[in-house]
Amino acid sequence: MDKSALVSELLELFRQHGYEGVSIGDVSKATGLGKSSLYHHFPGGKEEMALEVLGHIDMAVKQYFIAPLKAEGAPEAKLKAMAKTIEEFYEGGRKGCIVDGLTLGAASAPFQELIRNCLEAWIEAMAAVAKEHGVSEKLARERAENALIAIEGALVVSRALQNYQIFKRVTRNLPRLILD
Amino acid sequence: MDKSALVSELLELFRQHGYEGVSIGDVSKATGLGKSSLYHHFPGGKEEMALEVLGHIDMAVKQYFIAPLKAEGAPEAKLKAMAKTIEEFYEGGRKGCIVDGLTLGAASAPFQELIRNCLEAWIEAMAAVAKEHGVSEKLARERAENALIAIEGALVVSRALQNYQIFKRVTRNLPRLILD
DNA sequence: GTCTATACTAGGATAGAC
DNA sequence: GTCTATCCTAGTATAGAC
Repeated sequence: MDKSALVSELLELFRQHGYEGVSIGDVSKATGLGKSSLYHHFPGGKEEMALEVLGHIDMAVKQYFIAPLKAEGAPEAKLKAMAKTIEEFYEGGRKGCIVDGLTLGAASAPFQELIRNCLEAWIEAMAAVAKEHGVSEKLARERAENALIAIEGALVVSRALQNYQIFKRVTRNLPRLILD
Repeated sequence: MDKSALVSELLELFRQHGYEGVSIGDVSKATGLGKSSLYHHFPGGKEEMALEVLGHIDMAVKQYFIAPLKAEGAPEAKLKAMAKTIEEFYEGGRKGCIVDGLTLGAASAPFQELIRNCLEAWIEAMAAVAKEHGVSEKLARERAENALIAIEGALVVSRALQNYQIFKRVTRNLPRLILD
């Protein structure tokens, strides 16, 4: 298991249990590595693990969510592609959101700025597509925020109601939410 | 400090830190009571604390969110009143949501049914108001779900971006979201 | 780079005095 | 109903062998 696979496993743990819900012992079980091996890879302990996960997420958001929005193409098509990627990334809403897991509780302070920057960049990219489609500056920003709210909200509500049709419906409707 | 004040304090802790993020020691500090006193009030420990909090929340949702929607009055006015109550309850988005805090992680299993029932009742009540206003059955349900999604999502995003204007905007727009 | 062993702290829970 | 004292487990972290 190389570092990248390790970080993927950590992502799964944090998004499912939240920062405080994951212990080093849990990580050890999930990865098959002893505690000392984990501290070899992450001398800073759990906090460093979460920071590495956030770095990974930041790259993934830029590469998979934002870059396609900035490419050439019709606004509608680009947003549709993004919606599909989101549905896959969250496995139809079953996976939970790392933003949620890492902003809860007092331990979240070291992560806040990273998360904020990452989400701001994503909102900006969605707003740019709306503007490209003729939406005013102010309204574009508002709709992009609403899109993110819909995604995060749908993840929470789907999980709470154990009804994943809801997440599907919301992602499908994302292009309409931003353009109309 | 009587039981009701105790439960209110617990609510604050769980919504801010999540279930796994709250220790009995934290509760002891926050309430000024020793650990043994806490186990006197909640023999079932932390799980019982969370269950009592959920009972409290269930009543509050029924009384403050649902009952006004079922009373006589114009749909618009009733939803406006609900939005105002929500904004107060979450203190403009600064307070975080107990649903979020108690559905994260493996420890959440004992709470799931309670939470689902509570949210379902709330959704149904919002959908009924939409139908009263002439919206079709299917669309009314969808919009009510969207309203809940917007509330939960706005709480997560406001916290992540540390921008509470967003929560305010979303609550203000709730009546429009459900009726138009 | 991984392991075993170990130290230490924090967390959950109980006993028994007042 | 609250306290002090205590127990045990789980959690974080490190040392040192291989």
